[in-house]
Amino acid sequence: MMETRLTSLFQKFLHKDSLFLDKTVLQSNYMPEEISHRDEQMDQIANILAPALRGDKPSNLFIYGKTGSGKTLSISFVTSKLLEIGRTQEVRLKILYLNCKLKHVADTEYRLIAQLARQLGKPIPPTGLPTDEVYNMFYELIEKEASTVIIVLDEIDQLVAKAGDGIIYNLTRINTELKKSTITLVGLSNDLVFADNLDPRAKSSLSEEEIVFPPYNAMQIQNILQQRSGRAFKPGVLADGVIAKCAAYAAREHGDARRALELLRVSAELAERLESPLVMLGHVDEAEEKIDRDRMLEIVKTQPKQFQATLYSLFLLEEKDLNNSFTGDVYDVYRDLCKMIDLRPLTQRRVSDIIAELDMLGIINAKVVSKGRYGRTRQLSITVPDTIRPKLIAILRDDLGV
DNA sequence: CGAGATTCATGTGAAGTATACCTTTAGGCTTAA
DNA sequence: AAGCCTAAAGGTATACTTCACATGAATCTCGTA
Repeated sequence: MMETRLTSLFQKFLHKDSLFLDKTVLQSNYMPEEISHRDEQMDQIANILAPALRGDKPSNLFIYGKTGSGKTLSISFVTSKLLEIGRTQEVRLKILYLNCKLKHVADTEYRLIAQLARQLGKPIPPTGLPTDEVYNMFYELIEKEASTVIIVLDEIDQLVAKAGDGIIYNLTRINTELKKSTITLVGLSNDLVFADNLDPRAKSSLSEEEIVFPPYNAMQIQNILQQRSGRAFKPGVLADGVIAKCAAYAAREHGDARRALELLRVSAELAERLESPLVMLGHVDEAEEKIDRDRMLEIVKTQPKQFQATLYSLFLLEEKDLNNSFTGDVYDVYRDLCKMIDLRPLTQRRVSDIIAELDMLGIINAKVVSKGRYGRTRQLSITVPDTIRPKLIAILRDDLGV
């Protein structure tokens, strides 16, 4: 019974014709062969990195730009070209790319260096070694490469926020010890004031050169979508104005091209699932909501138990007590919750840090307020749209076993 | 009445601890000469 | 005697706890007008 139903479902799926020609074109890791509206920035990057082709050390480079302004794409485009040419010229050249945002991958000094060393082909244990030891191993590896090494650190602001700016200094300092190789640091950040809070030494060494990526405007985004959709979709499956609408939505949020592409892709996926022959404007609205929802749910789902418990406590509190809970209240609820679900309660000190991290993730909003005679605390509110709140709470309940 | 002291709740920094994991080393066993 | 395996010893990073001090505006205190 079940079997035949599934079979027919799959059959139908196979025979239904897709709206897509090639969905990967719309995915964020897709590398187009032309990048529009970023010629100037790419030229700058290329100019700065070009000395690598002669075996010289390029200047360290610092790149600003909001999310979806093409930083990552441009740098990987330029570096891959650089590698390509380097190969024909027989120049020793190595590019390491690392996204510092990834939790438990590159959010401490040890893990960052370990991860870089792994990229050079040496397995490094997740813990146990002294950090200097890992530095030494990394140093040996670089030296063995005997080449110009360019290290791209994406979302470097996240790293510095968590692990301090000594890392930058340490990395650049290795250069003075290297004989046969050089290291060039390329930092990408979407926090525009990031460098201002940096240690002056770290700052001056990191931003020997600086490039700013301005956000795309609506026309440019439209143009990008136009180009990609030609490859991604079968002809004529997009209703009039779909692209314009995606572009407009994304431009509204500081010209985030990644978001625009995602919007377009998800719209089409929705249309396909609803068996619509065309992607309609309505699908874009639905997609907009779905993206936010999925992103938020994904974040919450992947948090550790203690984080979820803390968050759930805040939800519980908010249910009966409107907005604006304080740390102490949340902690009380959290304690009770822990007892209920048999979870070892953490100290308030730690929960305070967890709250700060949830704030960083953008799930909640925390503001330190002083209530005068009645102390000083954080004022907390949840920044989850009402539409996905029930679903989110359901996930928390499920994960926590409430 | 107003300046300064007090107060509260907890933010925040630093140091300490438990745990999980690493390398090194010493001891015990096997093996080959 | 040499080689190999295992377990203990000694060391580290990380997540968390403990300790202690910092914060900052509402409230209180008390001298002064």
